Amino acid sequence: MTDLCREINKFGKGIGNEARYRILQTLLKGPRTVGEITRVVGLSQPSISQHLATLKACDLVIDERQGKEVVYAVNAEYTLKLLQSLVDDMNVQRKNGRKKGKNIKI
Amino acid sequence: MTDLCREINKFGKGIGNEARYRILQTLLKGPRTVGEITRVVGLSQPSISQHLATLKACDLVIDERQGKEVVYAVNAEYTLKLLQSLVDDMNVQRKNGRKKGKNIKI
DNA sequence: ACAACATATAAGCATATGCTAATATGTAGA
DNA sequence: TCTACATATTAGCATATGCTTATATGTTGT
Repeated sequence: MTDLCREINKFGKGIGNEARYRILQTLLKGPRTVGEITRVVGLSQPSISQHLATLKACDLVIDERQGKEVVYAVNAEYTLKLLQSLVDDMNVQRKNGRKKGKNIKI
Repeated sequence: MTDLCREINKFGKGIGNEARYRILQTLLKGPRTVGEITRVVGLSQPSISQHLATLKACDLVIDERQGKEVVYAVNAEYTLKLLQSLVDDMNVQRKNGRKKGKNIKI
């Protein structure tokens, strides 16, 4: 498995869950504290913290303590680069290797 | 949750699993029969069939029976469109809504 | 219709995931 | 240092996921 594969796989694990996807949607509007995210998403604080830890492990978000609060933000550079790689990869692959006699309309 | 959210979430569920990601990688090289995928990915035939069903439910692949065999292919139009939407979405959101006093280097 | 092959589906089980409740850690102000 | 607040971590439990084995369905050729 290439590095990109692994990255994309992590990415998938990250967003392949409704709660985490909602957190990311929230963060796309701008950085938010855990409390803010908790209120918006509507799960318990521990649950949100756990999801944030997962998202962080997937490199989809970054965090920074500001006083008592911790602010999270989408790791935009990383995520965009990753998605772009995937798009490019798909575009390239699509132009090559079609097996004889197995073409189906794609 | 918007339609795009739901779609991306499905997408994430689809690729957020190693076996399914390897199947997709295989299919990116061109359409393949279940037997071919099974040999390449190295899981049991039933397990592969189950994963293919999941991928199909996520709209990430399409299939077509050809005689005794069933050929699967990446649903490239759909997937590319989806990824592009996400990239666009992220690019747009990134330029807007930063909350005052909460900016962190992203 | 029957045999051989390709794929799909179902049942059973082990592991992973995600929630809640309780508790620990970290930070700021009195 | 004590208190209040914000977040993280842990334990326990219920559900979801993914594998294997066994079986069913679909297709072709005889």
